[in-house]
Amino acid sequence: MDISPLTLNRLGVYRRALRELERAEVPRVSSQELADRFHLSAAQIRKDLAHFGELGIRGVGYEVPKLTRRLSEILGLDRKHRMVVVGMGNLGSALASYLGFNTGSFYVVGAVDNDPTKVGRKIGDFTVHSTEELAQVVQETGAEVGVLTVPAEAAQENYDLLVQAGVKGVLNFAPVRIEAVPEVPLKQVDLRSQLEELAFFLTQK
Amino acid sequence: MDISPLTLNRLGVYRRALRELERAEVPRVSSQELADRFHLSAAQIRKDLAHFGELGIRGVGYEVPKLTRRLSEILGLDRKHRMVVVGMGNLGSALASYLGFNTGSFYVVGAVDNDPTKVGRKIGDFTVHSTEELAQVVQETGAEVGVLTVPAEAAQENYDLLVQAGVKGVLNFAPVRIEAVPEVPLKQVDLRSQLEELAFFLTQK
DNA sequence: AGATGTGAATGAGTTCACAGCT
DNA sequence: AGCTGTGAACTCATTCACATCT
Repeated sequence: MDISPLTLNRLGVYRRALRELERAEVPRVSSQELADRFHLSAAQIRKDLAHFGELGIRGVGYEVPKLTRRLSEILGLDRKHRMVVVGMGNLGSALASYLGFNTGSFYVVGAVDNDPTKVGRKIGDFTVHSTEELAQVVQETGAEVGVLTVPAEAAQENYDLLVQAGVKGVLNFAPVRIEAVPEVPLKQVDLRSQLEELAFFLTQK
Repeated sequence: MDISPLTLNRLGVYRRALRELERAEVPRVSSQELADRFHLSAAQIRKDLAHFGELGIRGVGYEVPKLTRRLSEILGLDRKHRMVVVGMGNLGSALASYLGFNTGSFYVVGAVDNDPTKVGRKIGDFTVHSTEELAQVVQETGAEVGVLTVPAEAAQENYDLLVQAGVKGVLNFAPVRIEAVPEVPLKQVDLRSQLEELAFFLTQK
């Protein structure tokens, strides 16, 4: 299935909006209502959804619970995803607990660090292992996603290790561009570039 | 100055690339060389830079240190930016230390939380204050940027408080869309949507 | 009657290709 | 001679508007 990153991102937005309506027990919604309530575009909602077949009912709209489930399926959020955190510095540790509390589809099942003083430490309900044991940790826990919270200069090398260890996707917090292989997609959480863009506006006025 | 978010984002990329060249003491670079070395587009580099006047020398290229400085100026990264962190939970505390270590243009000068058990705690070289004192903290520290690391449901209300307190921009880590006023631009660091997009690819194969 | 799904029109962003400068 | 700066061509994305279906 070929689907633009922009559309993909919006599907997540729609899903969140729909979940909110679902909690409010709204049974049906038209693209127009959805657009009005969440500052979206009705035409775009319809076009985005049309990629996945006829999801709505003409003359009526979309059934909220049904569409929510379908979007979760499409996005792969209808099942749990196990993550392993690489790099247990400040950010890594925080993230490990933060993501641990998360009730969403993602949860942390393991962590590694190459600093021997950190190995063996217990965070939540898993123990920090040595980076050498990464492949083993991935295998034993069945982790699909690697979370990179190592310093910038170690990011590429640890991405490569995660690929070798067999994860299927990587979320990178290190502020560097990583050379990714197509089989293991990489997503960037870019604190730094967001701050830089803010800085631009700070100086504007 | 009107400049698209996409261009703005790329300016940051160019700046990073140029800083790398600067460290390597490369005196001049052509858009083509820059593009080849950092997987960019030469035409796009030229077009992006052309927004800000004639920054290069025809027949020669761009002077690395000069262009780096100019980009820093444009992005507002030639001066320090003080930040105040709102919400000292797991993520907030981690971020406060993490950003504290950061040698970039941004540094944390204060923090608030509405949990009385957290108030008074010392993190790095500042103390956690009560959210009621936010305006005072912003004023005393001269913070320009608010960092929101509160739970989703409290994000909007704390954004509003930051606006009242007088910050000029907000970086939000809470996984919700905030209604922002144009005078106080908002940037999102969206862990969740990045994970969701990863999830899509995990299911693809 | 009313909202979806969709080709057609418009708009935004990127790439091409070359005139113009050093 | 060579690389920038830039209009023109093109590609990708969004919006419009309406035929189609319930």
